[in-house]
Amino acid sequence: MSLATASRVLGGSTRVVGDELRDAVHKAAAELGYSANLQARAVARGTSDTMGVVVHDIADPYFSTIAAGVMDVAYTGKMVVSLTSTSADTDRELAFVAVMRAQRARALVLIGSRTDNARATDELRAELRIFTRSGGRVVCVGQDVLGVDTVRPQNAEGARDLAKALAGQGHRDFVVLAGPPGLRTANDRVAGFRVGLADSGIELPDSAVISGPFTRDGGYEAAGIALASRTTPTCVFAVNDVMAVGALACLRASGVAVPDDVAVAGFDDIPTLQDVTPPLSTVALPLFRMGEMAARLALRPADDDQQRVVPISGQVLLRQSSAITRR
Amino acid sequence: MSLATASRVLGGSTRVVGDELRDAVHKAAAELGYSANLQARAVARGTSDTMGVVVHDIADPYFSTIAAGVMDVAYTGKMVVSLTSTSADTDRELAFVAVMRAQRARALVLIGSRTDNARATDELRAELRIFTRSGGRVVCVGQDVLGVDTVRPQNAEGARDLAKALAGQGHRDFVVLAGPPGLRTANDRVAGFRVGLADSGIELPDSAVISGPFTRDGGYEAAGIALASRTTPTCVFAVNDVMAVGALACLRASGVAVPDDVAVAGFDDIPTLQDVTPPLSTVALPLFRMGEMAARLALRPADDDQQRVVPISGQVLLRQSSAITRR
DNA sequence: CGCTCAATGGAAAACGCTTTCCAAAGATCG
DNA sequence: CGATCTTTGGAAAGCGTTTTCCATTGAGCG
Repeated sequence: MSLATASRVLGGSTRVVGDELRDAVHKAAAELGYSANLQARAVARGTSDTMGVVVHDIADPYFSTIAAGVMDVAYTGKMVVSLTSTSADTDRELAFVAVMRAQRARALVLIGSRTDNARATDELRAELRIFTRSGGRVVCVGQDVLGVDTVRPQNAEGARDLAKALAGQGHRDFVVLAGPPGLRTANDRVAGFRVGLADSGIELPDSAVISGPFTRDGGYEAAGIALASRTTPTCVFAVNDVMAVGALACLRASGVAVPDDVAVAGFDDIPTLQDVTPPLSTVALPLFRMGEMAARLALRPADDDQQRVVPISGQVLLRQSSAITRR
Repeated sequence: MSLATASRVLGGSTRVVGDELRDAVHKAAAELGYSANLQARAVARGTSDTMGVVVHDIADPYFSTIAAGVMDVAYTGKMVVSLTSTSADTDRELAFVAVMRAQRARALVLIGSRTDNARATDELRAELRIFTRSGGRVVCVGQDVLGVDTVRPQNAEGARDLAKALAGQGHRDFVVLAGPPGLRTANDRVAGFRVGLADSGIELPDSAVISGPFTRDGGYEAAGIALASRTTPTCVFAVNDVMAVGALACLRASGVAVPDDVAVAGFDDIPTLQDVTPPLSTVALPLFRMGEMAARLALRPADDDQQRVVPISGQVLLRQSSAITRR
């Protein structure tokens, strides 16, 4: 029994190996507790089964839900996923992509909003080009600015529809709690919301847009600023659900009733947050499925070599947090 | 300029390379977009910088928060983490450990409750032994049954303390929503809770323990069963927060007021769930820090070769969901 | 019965690195 | 000024696989 034979039976080669010999190999491997060194295999084969995934913050349910979708199809595709949580730091993202390239990963899924930072975007694009040129596939869940296959949530359109729906309910005086300045997802949602309001004959002054971190605490603080600086609006739109939940907490702490005194709406429809009270008006995104789609794109190359962009439309969900009661 | 020299400057060798030569290498690498093949390096060096992490469900905030802690220290330790989400399937867990061994990972962090399944536990223990014997380090966040370093939340003690606290508030008639039957974390919490009640002179009949999936929906359903099958208890203890939230939703849907009609308590103090209403009484676990500790154990071997077990005590937090109002 | 061909085993080259070992060239020193 | 160190560069061996290429064997067939 030679190394070649052993490799053939253990490595899933196409070559047929005789029955007795195959059994002998298996038996020996079992006895020795031997298992092939995947790194060596990767070197020899020139390809690995690694898929890189980057998220901004794995503890944020938005990302963890999408990641769960990605990992699910990665699992069925027998891929090993390397994950990193970048704290939305573009340099860390870039560095991870470089590591994945060094690791000769087969695919890369970048989950999360792109930024307005042109330098960072250019650098990333350059790094990705090298990655793809050597045969790697990359997919982005976010904005289509990298020139790679992307699963693109329709943030502007969703926010626009939400604005119209809220205006349709009779809300007139809005405040929006935006995310951090450079984040495209936040910007797109604010812009879309503004368009929706304009369509309804409502203007949203810049002074009514308060930015803050994309987190629960960010929402809490932004809501506090809104409360302090203005005559109370009738409706607060937080650009994502976790900020909305923070806002709810702040309003509650300040003795402002939702939705009686002021309405609140969010974005994403995070599953974990479906049970907050009052139930949050929001625009629902199929987070888990988005992850699945991204992973599938990453695993299956395009037939023609074209870039694929899958738009994901959000569904406006008016729930109790924006209900019109008395007022 | 030879390959050896290039390797020395790019690979961070201890050998000194002359300045001009080093610069030349860097320049060439930059021009060619070259980056060393980490797999080949791992083969040559006989060790890699991979850390494997397994969780039951990455979309569950309990796991994602711990994982965030793990990844944070993994990042500072320049480790690449491979993550898998097993759906609490012991076979998948075992398979992943095997893959990590094949990958020659340096460390492995197993996050999540062990089960009562003796066969699965034995198999895993055997696989882990092979892994450690070849130099890998493994850490478990959960019960100390694998014979490896473990970060051990004091589930029984926490639940006992919670039971006492609730009994101290005057609650007498309890129902507990347990997790799936074989899950140790669930069992430990139920058992501890029972002890705490006994200490307070209260008996918890088996009929008052309803098991169900460890999820929001599991909590919802279990609460429904509790409501249907019994005269309403005065206090419902769900063995984790996400089930408690499901229970809250079910109670709300059934028109049962919390805490006026029935109190509710959970376990974990999930950050994402801190804003549910009414605020959940629970026992707080430092999830993120637990992840950090686990990763640190995984990266630094014990001085003596002893097994290290770090007990993590939970802190009882009585909030409004269990407040005694009128009644 | 000799020939061709399919099936299967093994030797050895290749994958892309690291590292040991040797060599050459200065530097140091008595 | 020659001998001995100390640097630093390069050749080559080694890491653990896969895979190509050849060799052997036995079956099938006219």
